[in-house]
Parts: sequence; C-alpha cells; structure tokens
Amino acid sequence: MPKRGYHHGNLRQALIEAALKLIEEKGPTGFTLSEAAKTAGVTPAAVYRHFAGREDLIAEAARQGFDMFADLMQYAYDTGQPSALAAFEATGRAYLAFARRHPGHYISMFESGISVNRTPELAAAANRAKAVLERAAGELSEHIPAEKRPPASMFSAHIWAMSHGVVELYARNTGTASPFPPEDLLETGIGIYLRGLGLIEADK
Amino acid sequence: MPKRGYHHGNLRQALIEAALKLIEEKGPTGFTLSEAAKTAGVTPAAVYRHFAGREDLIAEAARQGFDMFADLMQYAYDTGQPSALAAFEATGRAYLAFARRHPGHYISMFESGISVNRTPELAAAANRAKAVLERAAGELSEHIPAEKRPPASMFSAHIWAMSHGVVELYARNTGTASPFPPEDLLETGIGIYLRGLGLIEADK
DNA sequence: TGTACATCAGTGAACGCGCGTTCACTGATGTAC
DNA sequence: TGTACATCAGTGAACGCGCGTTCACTGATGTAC
Repeated sequence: MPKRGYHHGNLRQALIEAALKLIEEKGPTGFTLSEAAKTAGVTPAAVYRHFAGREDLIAEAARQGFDMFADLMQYAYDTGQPSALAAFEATGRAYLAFARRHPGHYISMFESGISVNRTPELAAAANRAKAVLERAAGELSEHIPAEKRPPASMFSAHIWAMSHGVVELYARNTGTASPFPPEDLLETGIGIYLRGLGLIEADK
Repeated sequence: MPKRGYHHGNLRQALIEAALKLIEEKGPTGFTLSEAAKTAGVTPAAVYRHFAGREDLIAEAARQGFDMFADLMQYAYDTGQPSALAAFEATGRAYLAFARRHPGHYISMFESGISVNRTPELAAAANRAKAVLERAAGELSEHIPAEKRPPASMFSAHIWAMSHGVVELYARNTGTASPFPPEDLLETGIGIYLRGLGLIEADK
C-alpha cells in the first residue's frame, strides 16, 4: 500500500490497521500513537485530523472489532441451523476463531483497558455482540423445561466467560503452554456444560 | 509506615507493595518504577539495590501472588473436606475471593504480560498453583466411571478458564456491568458443569 | 476548457514531560579489636 | 566500653529517549464561474 503523494487517501483506516498490527505484536501497552503514524507513513500530527487522540483510536479499533465479532457470530449462528444446538456450538467455535484471526481486535476489545461505555457507538456495538450470544442461548434454552431453565443472560454469561478464559489462558503464546488445543478445550468444556443443562444426552 | 532515617529497613517488600497498589489502581500499564519508588519514599535509583529493573519487580510481585494463591486454594481444598465435591467447590470460591481481595497480585499474575517462564522461581510458583487445582480436579473425577472420565488436566483447565473469564469479564469495575454477582455466576456455572460430568444429581 | 480560489489533509518543528537507567557519592550500620 | 573501619543502602544529578500534543504552515484537491 504505497503512499501516493501528499494526500494519503484513506489515512483514517490505515491508522486503525497500523494500530491493530502494533497491538497484535506488542500488546496494548506497546501501542503508541507515534508509531502507528509512522507505520502508516505519516507524521504523528496527522493523526489528529482523524482522531481526538490515542485512546480514541483504540476505541475505534475496538468498535470495528465488536462489529465484526457480532456479524461473525450472527453468521455462524444462522448457518449453524436448523438445530438450535448445532447453531449454538457453531457460535462457540466462531468466538475462538475470531480471537485467533483478529488478535488485534480482540485485545482492543477486551484487554486494552478502554471502557465499553466510552462512546455510544462502542457501547452499541458491544451490546449487539452480547445480544447475539444471548439470543443463541435463549433459543437453545427453550429446550429445557421452564422450571429448570436458567435465565438466558446467565447461560450466555457462562459460555462467554469460559470462552474468554480459554482465549486468555490457553490461546496466547505467552506463558502457560496449553495442555490441549484451545479449540478442543472449549468444545469439550461447552459440551460438558450443555450436558449439565440436559441439552445433550448423558452418554453421547 | 513512616520512613525512619537514611536506611529504610525493608525497602524490597515496601517496593513490591507500592507496585501492587499502583497496579491495582491504574492497571499494569499505569505502573512505573519511578512512581513505585516515590510511593515507598525513596529515590528511583534505590530500586536497583533490590531489583534488576522494572520487569523484575513485577515478576516478583507475580511470584508472591502465585504463592499466596496456591496456599489459599490448598487451604480451601483441605478445609472443604471431607467430601471431594465440597472441597472442590470451596476451591472455586477461593479462586474468586483471591482475585477480589488481591487484585494487584491477580493482575501481575495474569494481565501484566510477563511470562510465567521468566524466572525459575516464578514458573515453580505458577506450577504449584496449577497442581493444586489439578489435584482437586483429579480426586473429584475419581467419582466418575473411568471410561467417561476426562483427564484431570482438562477438567481443571475448564474450571480455571471459566473462573478466569468470570473475573475478567464480570468482576472488574470496567465496562460491562455484570448481570449477576460474579460469585453466583461462577458457582452456578461450575454447578452446571459438574452436573454435566455426572458429579451432581440432575434435579438438585 | 481554463482560471481563481476555498477547503482541508498532511508537514515539520517545537513543547514539556516522565520514563528507566547510570554513576560517583555519602551517610548509617555493624563488626573487629 | 570505645574506636577504626568495612560494608552497603540510599542519594541526587544527569543522560538520552520517545511520548502525546500544539501550532503555523504548505501543498493537493475539487468546485464555481
């Protein structure tokens, strides 16, 4: 993507991509506005034409991340049909796939320290993602007798927590080597959990 | 803890405590060696009498954290006896209690970006903590028929992942308000999971 | 099609700041005699 | 008990660095006539 003269053309998006790359390589701490500008082939001051500052850039990266994330999980859910169970499991796999394929986004969203309520746009994107998961959980939990059914928001919070935990503890290069492939770990974990809810037969 | 003259007396530990306090307040990014020194009432240069540098200080904080963590979980497991199930559940509660009561340590251990393999001492402490969890999982899983039993390390990885996920997503002030108290979320989550393993009766 | 001009994206120099780290030093402590 | 001296914990000044941000500017673009 060579620079074509004085005007960049699409600097805003180029800066976001530079930020994502740096965050991916060096963690949320390693990201600096100046280096992102340099990576995009531009003076640090140019950044201020497009963003209010450093945090604003990260927030926008996170927003785009939540958008993609929600789309991806929605798509996984839709194409995982017709069985609610199959759709739900596809959504779980999509979670991990997203974290793997878009680590920069994932880190911006969950590890950068920026609050999800920083801007209305960011909050909206995050809520949409959450809603997709809750809907998947809600539809699946209709197969449980009403009196034993946990609230869908609790159900989805459990799944989200386990997915996030697997990503953070076992799907990163740092530290503890995973005893099992993260994908397997998450799939078996969700499987056991769903069995506990009576959604999978005990001997399967 | 007023400074008593030229010599501090216990600067090494005072620096670690200052670091923990700063990490707790401002996150792993907010911690600086200079500010830790200032908090301990000492010149930045004095830090180098006790630590090789900034990272070394965090690593030592993490090491102490893993030590406390392992002790706490071991204690919870022991006093949670005689039933393996009760002991296991006590261990889960101890996990969350540790994260709540010692956020500086927890952050140093899991969010500071330092590798657990940075020093042999740190790795040893981390492994001890992991071993406690695995032992708890192992003993509990003996109640499962051998052919259906998942490996203890997988079992404990699931629990660890869910616990960590709950801490990160729902037990921090930042961002998403928890729909349920984290303690309840984790307890119900682990409960459903254990039911899935056949360790709790279905109608309980 | 050609010219004048408004718009605005990016420049480059400068700023003040706090960082981690080094160094020769100095003051307190504790031990040998 | 008293003195000399080795040890070493902490000082304070200095360093080079890269950061985020500001500012007056300049060069490219696109639109009106």
